[in-house]
Amino acid sequence: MSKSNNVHEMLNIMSKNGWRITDQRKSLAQIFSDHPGYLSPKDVYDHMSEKYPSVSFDTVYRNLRMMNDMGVLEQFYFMDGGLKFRANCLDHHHHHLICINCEKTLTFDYCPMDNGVELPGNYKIVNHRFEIYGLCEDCQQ
Amino acid sequence: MSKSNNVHEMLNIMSKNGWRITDQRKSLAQIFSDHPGYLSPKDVYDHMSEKYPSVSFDTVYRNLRMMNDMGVLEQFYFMDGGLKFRANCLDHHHHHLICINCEKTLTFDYCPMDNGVELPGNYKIVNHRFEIYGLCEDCQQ
DNA sequence: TTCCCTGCAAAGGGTTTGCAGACTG
DNA sequence: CAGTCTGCAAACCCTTTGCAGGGAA
Repeated sequence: MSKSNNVHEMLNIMSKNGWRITDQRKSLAQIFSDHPGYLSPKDVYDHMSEKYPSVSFDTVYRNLRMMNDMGVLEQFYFMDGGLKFRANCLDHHHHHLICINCEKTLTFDYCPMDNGVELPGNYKIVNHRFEIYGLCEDCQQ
Repeated sequence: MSKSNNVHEMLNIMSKNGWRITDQRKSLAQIFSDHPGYLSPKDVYDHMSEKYPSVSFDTVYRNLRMMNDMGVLEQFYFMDGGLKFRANCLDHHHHHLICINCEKTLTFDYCPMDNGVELPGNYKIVNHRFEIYGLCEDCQQ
């Protein structure tokens, strides 16, 4: 459960899927391991720039998309439509409690689908989305 | 509860907020009254074009934003980040059941926030989002 | 060495803004 | 008639794509 373990796990998954482990990809894994909350492509680019001043946006985008496709990251459109990514929790279903100021997130296990939602119509349920937005303790001051 | 009533109501709100009632705005109200589901700006533009072949995208966007700001419409970013609008239900809190194929929506009154969610941390809850995606009866075939 | 990956550049889609003329109230 | 609204055009932001050189396996 240590941070370096997370990085290692992410790289492992990439490697097992046939992707090459480049320095940039190591850095990406490190960034998401260091920042447990959601990051926008711009955030990621900024962090990457510290180590690789000449990194390009397209590389960031390409890798983010790839990491999302293989399940290393979890992508997410916020209420304002902005795209963000975070390290994916691989082992269980959960939802998010998100600070609208600093965007720090907590996960929680309660799922409304398990608790007696009654739905109109004869829809075949495929997916659902449940997020709670608020101010974290630090941001309430 | 008739359709023309809805149009009238929407125009009324706009008028009371000091906005002028132009032909294009009448058409917009009519379009949303005729289409109870979610419409993208492009959808709206296409419908507008039928009556006003020279309508421009910026007029559509400006009015959609304005109608959203004053509560006539309800705006919404879908799971894929796409922006959509629909006529706002002004009288009660509800959530949506959305067909992932035709995007027809049903509303339902169950709200997870009323049903014993237990949250970690000391967040001050501001907002929440709960949507269920599925296939409607027509689209299951 | 092979093929993937990167960075550059440019294109693309969706949305917003500045402006002059047209229309509402 | 005054002030807003529209349409045009261009700008803007975010994201994707094509390509040639550089790096991983």
